[in-house]
Formats: sequence, structure tokens, C-alpha cells
Amino acid sequence: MTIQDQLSDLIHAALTAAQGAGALPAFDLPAEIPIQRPKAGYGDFASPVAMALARFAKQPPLAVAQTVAAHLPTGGLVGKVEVAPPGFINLWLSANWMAAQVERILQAGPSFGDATYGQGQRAQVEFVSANPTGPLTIGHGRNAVLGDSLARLLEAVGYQVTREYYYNDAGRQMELLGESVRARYRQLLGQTVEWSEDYYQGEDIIEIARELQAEFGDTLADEPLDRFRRFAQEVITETQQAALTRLGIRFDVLFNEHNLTTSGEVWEVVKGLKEAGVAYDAEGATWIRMTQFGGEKDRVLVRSNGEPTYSLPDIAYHKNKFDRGFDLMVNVLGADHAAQYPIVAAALKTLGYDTSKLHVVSYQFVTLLRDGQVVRMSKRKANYVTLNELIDEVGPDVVRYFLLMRSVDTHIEFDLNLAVKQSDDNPVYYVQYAHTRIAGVLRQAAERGIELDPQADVSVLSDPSEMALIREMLRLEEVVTLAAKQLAPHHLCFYATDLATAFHTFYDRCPVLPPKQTDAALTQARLKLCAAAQQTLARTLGLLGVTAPDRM
RNA sequence: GUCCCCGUAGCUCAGUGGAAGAGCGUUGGGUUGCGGACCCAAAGGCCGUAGGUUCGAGUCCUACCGGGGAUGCCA
Repeated sequence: MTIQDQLSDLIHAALTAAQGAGALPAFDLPAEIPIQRPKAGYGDFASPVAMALARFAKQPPLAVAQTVAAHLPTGGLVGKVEVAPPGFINLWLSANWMAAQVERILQAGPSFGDATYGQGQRAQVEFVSANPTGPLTIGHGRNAVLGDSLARLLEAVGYQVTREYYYNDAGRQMELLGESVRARYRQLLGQTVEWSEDYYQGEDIIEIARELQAEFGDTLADEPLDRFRRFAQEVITETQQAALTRLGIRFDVLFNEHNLTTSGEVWEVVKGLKEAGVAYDAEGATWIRMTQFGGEKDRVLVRSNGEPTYSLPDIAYHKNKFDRGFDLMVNVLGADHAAQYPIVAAALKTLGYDTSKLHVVSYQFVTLLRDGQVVRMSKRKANYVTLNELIDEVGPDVVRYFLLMRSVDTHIEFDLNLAVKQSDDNPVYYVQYAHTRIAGVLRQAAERGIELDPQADVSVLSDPSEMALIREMLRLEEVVTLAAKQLAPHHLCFYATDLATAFHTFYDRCPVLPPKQTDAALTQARLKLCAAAQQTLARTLGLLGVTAPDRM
């Protein structure tokens, strides 16, 4: 049970007691009493419930709050209660209770901060889902780290999570890729080729052609297109996976769109939609009646040449997800692809699925800034910075942190000059440095022959900075729950810096080891506090997929 | 035209209907080193504008203004 739940129950009990004593008239109490984080100086927690109940109590909010405070048992969790206008009930946690939490945190280990609301349920996260037509860009990078951190968060709240990558290695784009490579290959052989504007112009295509030439010489000149396509795809897929691996990202399922056609699932969708009257044939094509779902116009599902559009397999894919029985499905999509979602949702609803289980996390673009200049990224053009190159330049931790620290709704300007900087204004190092400092203290303790005493009494902790650090650590579960429920990992980044600040302040004020610290009991208690803080920092960074180094 | 996102401190951004926040920058302090990649403090706000809902709106609704994106029988 979270602290908020416990406080909620306490206030509920106080309200019931007040009614029983006749201090408040009888009226139905809300099942859950709201508990918030007040602004600084107004306690650890606060409840505005008196304001909402004033009309039923037929008393001013402040009077209701005072009555609740009078009936609230102190001791244990709550150390102090105060009432503030216009009717807030402010609660302070007791110092003894807080100090004791250090033991609880250490005993819980790495699972401290985890929640359980997803227990026994299965979640699926689909992310990246880039086709093998070129190297991953920074946009894909944002998608990748978002999906991965979301998966980690969902695991932290109890879900069993499947990480999934959906791709299409057939179709016109892949044909173009094959043609582009073949054209480059023939150019390398000195042949004159017709170059189409549609061809991929990236340096990587020439590189692939060079590899072909190095391995096969000129023997492939008259090979069928498919040979070039397959080779290119292999190389590109390898490059893509390499970037993801460097970011610590792996997938449980690689789902090939093609399977949906061969299995006939695609045509089942068409049949189902037609039976429901939502799809119809016209002008030689098959359409979905999006106008019926508030859409601007109807959309094509099957082209007049008999080929499905992108939408149809996408619907079939999501139907497939539902049929696999997931309780929660998260789809990480760039804002440029998000317009596709209404079609999928409309179709699935028609087919009788509960689309409330499906969540789209749509993120805004990433632009790269170097020396204050925007580095453009365009897929077909040669001029772009790949995800691999970005990782080369600033390292995986900075890439992950910078792409996760902003709300998905915010357009990111990735400032390379700032990202490379190993100093004050780089928040990644600020957080990692806190972890490193703790590791340093523990290392020093060992070198000075100080043994950690498991029986050490943490109740000697009382400095305001010690309490503040414990208070921050106790927020972890709340932050994890919020980030998981909102599918918003950026909360973890803000929390990480708050936690790091709390530690740095403690470190500045409270010497741990002799000779600065001469009280052996305090040294032991503070070592425990350090260990708990280290564990909490490591867990927070772990959920972001960022390393927690012992030395920097 | 329609739809989506954004508009909060000089800059970059948090903010779960309840008592305006952080980092950077600026100004001023702190160390005879448990690694200063740190700490503390100050200054700095008609929360884009105008209405509405509510006991209470930065948060919800409507209209408008400004910026970005999406609007293919491409993926």
C-alpha cells in the first residue's frame, strides 16, 4: 500500500470518527480521499478534501479541515497535522517513521519503487517498426528509447511485457531499394545507368554496392533485382539492430507484415468490415467508410490493382495483437504516422474489439542542433545524421537521457554542443555523478577498514538533508506509477535530477566517514542511507536504460 | 479548409481541477579535497488573448492569435 493510500485511509477514518462524534453531520464520504504533494513548506502531503465536502457538511471548508485534523490519529506515519486556508489539511511524516524507511528500502532491494497494479496482466509494446530501407535516424532513436523505457516501466508495475518490432520487407519501397543498390553497383562497374529521382541517395547505398563489388566483383551485373534487394536488406537490418543494441534495446518479436497477407488475415479483415457495412467496393478499389467515424473522407484499403494499402495490414496486425490476448497494447508512433491511427481504431471497433486497451504514444519531431544550426534529416537525401553517428558522438547514455527527458508532446531540439559537454549543464552527468559519489564513499569506507554493520540503527538520522533525501526516495513508486499510467517516461528524468539534488545536498552537509565524521554510529547509519540512495538512483536510471557508473 | 501538438521566468522546459516550479543564464556566497562533474542564496511570471464551467482553472469547454506537424489507390 502506498503512503498516499495509507494517508487516504487515515483521513477517511478521521471523517468517520468525526461523524460518529457528531462533529460533522452524516453524509456519504468519497471512497478515495484525494492526497496531493503540496508546495514547499506545507508538509509532505496534503488533502483538499475539506473544500469538496464543505457543502455537504454545511460548514466552511476551514472548519471541516480543523475537525478532520482533530480526529486524525498522530503517531506512527503522521508526525504533524496543520490546517491552512482555504481548507487544506497538511500532513508531515514523522522523522522516526522516515528514518525507519531506510531499512525498508534496503530490504526491498532493486524492486523498491515497483508497483503491482499490472500484476497478472500482459502488455505489448510495439516500437521502432522501421522498414529496412536505411539507417535509423534520430527520430527512430526517440521512438526506440521511448518504447524501451515504457516497456521497462510497465514491467516495474507488474505487467508481463512483450517488446515487438513490426516491419515490411516487401513492396514498392523495397523494390526501389534494390534498384538503387543495383544502379550504384553498375555505376561502380563503370556502366552508365539511368538514375531515377525516386532512388535512395544515401551514402549507405553506395557503401552496400561497394561491399557487393568487393565480395562478388562484376559477376552480379545481370543478377535479378531480388538479389540486390535481399543483400541490401541484410546489411541495413544489421546496421539498424546494431544501433538499437548499443542503446540496450532488444525485441521479443520481430513481426513481418508479409505474414498477414500469406495467412489471409488481411482478407478476413476486409470480409469482416464489408459484413459490417463499413467497407465497400467502388472505382475498382475497396474503401473504408471513415466519414462514418468523423473522418474527412473515405480511405482506400485495397487498391484497384488488388494490392492492399498500408492501412489494411496495419489493421490486421492490430487485430492479431488483440487475438493474442494482451490486456494492454502500446504503439509508439511519430506524429507524422499518427494520422493513420483513426483508421485502425475505427476498423477494430467495427470488428468488435475493445480499443480502450490500445494506446498510441505519439511523439513530436526531433531536430538536431550543431553550433546553433539545424542539421536537417531527410531519408532519401544523403544529408542526415544517423542514430549510430549520434551515439558515436555523445554515447548511449546521453542519447537516451536527452530523448527521454522531454514530454512526448514537445518538439526536441537535440543540442549536440550541450550533449557533448561533460559538465554542469548536462543533466545526465549530474545524476550519474550522484551515483558515482556514493560508490566513492562506499569504496572509501572499505579502504579505511570500516565494516558495514547490518544492525546499525538508522533512527539516529535526523538532519533536514537526510530527511529530504529519504523523502525523495519514497517518491519513487509514485513516480513510476505516474509515468507508467501516463505512458510518460520523462517524469523519471525530472525525478532523477530531484533525487540527485537531494543526495548532493546531503553529501555537502553530512560527512559520512572519519575523520570528518567522528560519531561511529552516525557513520554506520549514513552508510545505510548512502546504500539506499545508491540503489534508488540505480533503479531510476535503470528504468531509463541509462547506466549507473561507479566511476566517471 | 479540416485534424493533431505546442504557447508558463531572458533561454530550454516540468506542472495528476486545489497554495505558480526546475535547469541553464545573470548576480552574490561556500572547499586546509568522504572526487567541486558539487552546494547555498537572490533577482526574474497579467501561465498567448477573450469568454465559459467550477467552491476553486496554468490544467476542463468555446472562439480567436502565434509557431510546428498531418492531411496519397506512399510507408
